[in-house]
Amino acid sequence: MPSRATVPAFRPLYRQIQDLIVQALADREWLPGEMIPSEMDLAARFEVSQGTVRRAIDELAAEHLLVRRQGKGTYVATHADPRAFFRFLRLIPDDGSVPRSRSEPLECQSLRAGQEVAKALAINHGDPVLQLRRILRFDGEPVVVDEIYLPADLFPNLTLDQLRASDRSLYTLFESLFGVRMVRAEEKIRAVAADAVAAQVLGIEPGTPLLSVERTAYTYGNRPAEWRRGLYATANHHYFNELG
Amino acid sequence: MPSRATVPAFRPLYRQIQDLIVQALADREWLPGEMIPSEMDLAARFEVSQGTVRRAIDELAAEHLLVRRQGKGTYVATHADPRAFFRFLRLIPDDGSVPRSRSEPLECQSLRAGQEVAKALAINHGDPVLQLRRILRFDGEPVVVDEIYLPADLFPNLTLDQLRASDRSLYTLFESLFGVRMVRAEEKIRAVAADAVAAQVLGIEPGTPLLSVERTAYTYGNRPAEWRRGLYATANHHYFNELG
DNA sequence: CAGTGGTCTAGACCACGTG
DNA sequence: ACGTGGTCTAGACCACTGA
Repeated sequence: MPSRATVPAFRPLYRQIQDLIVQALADREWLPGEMIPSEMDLAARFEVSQGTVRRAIDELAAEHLLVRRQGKGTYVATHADPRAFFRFLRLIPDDGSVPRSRSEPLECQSLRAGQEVAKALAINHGDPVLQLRRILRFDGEPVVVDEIYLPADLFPNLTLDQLRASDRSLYTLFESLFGVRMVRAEEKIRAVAADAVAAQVLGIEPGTPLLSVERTAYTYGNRPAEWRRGLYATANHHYFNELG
Repeated sequence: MPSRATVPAFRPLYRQIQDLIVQALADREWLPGEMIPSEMDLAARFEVSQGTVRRAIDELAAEHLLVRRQGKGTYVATHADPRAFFRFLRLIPDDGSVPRSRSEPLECQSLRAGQEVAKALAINHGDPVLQLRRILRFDGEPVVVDEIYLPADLFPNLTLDQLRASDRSLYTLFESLFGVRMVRAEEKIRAVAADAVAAQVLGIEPGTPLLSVERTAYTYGNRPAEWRRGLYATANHHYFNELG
């Protein structure tokens, strides 16, 4: 008679199947964009009923790890899907238009994690990290300047040239070059005044109010794999959020 | 043979049941906090299997319209539940503490909807609305000043005294006094400089960067029932958001 | 047409809360 | 002990896609 009050004494089968599928994803058994085996095949493989596999996949699809397509199959989600882009960048033009966005990398250097970065990435103070700086433009107009920190071991030999050569989103690049897929993120938002550097880069007056958006992004298994601070110009754009 | 290409030609049973349950909620058949009939009872009432009712309830629980409690029953969600509070107010102290929040109503007047308010509330220009102004304090410190617009027909005879008499959240008040339950909301966030009024109310310097948070809140059936603009002081607090 | 996911049912059994 | 929601199964049939 166990006396563990806090630990859920019981783990449903479909959650165990869910874990096995996530493990297979983390092990790159199926790559982003690829189709995974049918529900029947997975049921046979895990020796459970199709309904149990179905429930596991349902939850993973709700978390955007998988994508169901009726009549075709179930696919590994990918940032190459344009819908994924706006799930992570919530800045949109006030007029409702859909901008052509373009990332302009400025810098990519190796350095050691400071206190703040180490804590956010759950690594040790002094561990090697990559620092990127980049501008994001909407239809040519600079709207965001980002400072991005990555744990170096997950992104071996990432160079400024690689970043410049890509016309896709950063997360798409991380996914295809390093197999690191960002699955969810948390953001802390504040209002700050533009400093001289940000003002120059964004083409605004120093002191202009900007959104400061600090983000920690997580890959499979809730492992933090990126920390960034963005400064968003909100003269003609706004951060959109849905409260469910 | 219908030729509607855009309309989903097929509406699953569980969605129809879902609609019937939402209708019953909108009709106040079961009030916030009350228990609804068991799955078996509902299955008998709608003449479907228990599994179909279950699926309908699952989705409504995911949307926070209902709350399941194993071993007890299924309940109508209510803003009286403290968890609901932080679903709609995403501002939290930087130090992670849980503040004692208190709403301080300043003003409550009837007026006519201007263009912006009318559009947000999906009513006509010139229709009667209520305007509230209030300060929100965390542990006594002013952190938010809000300007709130309500369609007058949904909130008959709301007075400043009623607002002042309550120590609960606004949405809890709306729910208990008028049976209007806010179900979801959309927010547009910008960085702005504090004007003289906001600076005075929040006890900060004019020109200090603030978050401008414009919210449209919806009740059952996606009907807009509130529009507000809040100015959030983010010196010691931040807006927290989770990107799924 | 075959193969995939999507719906619906019926029944057995488990976990939880309350008497 | 009872009633609630939660899990798991098996099977039938529907809807969608693409060859």
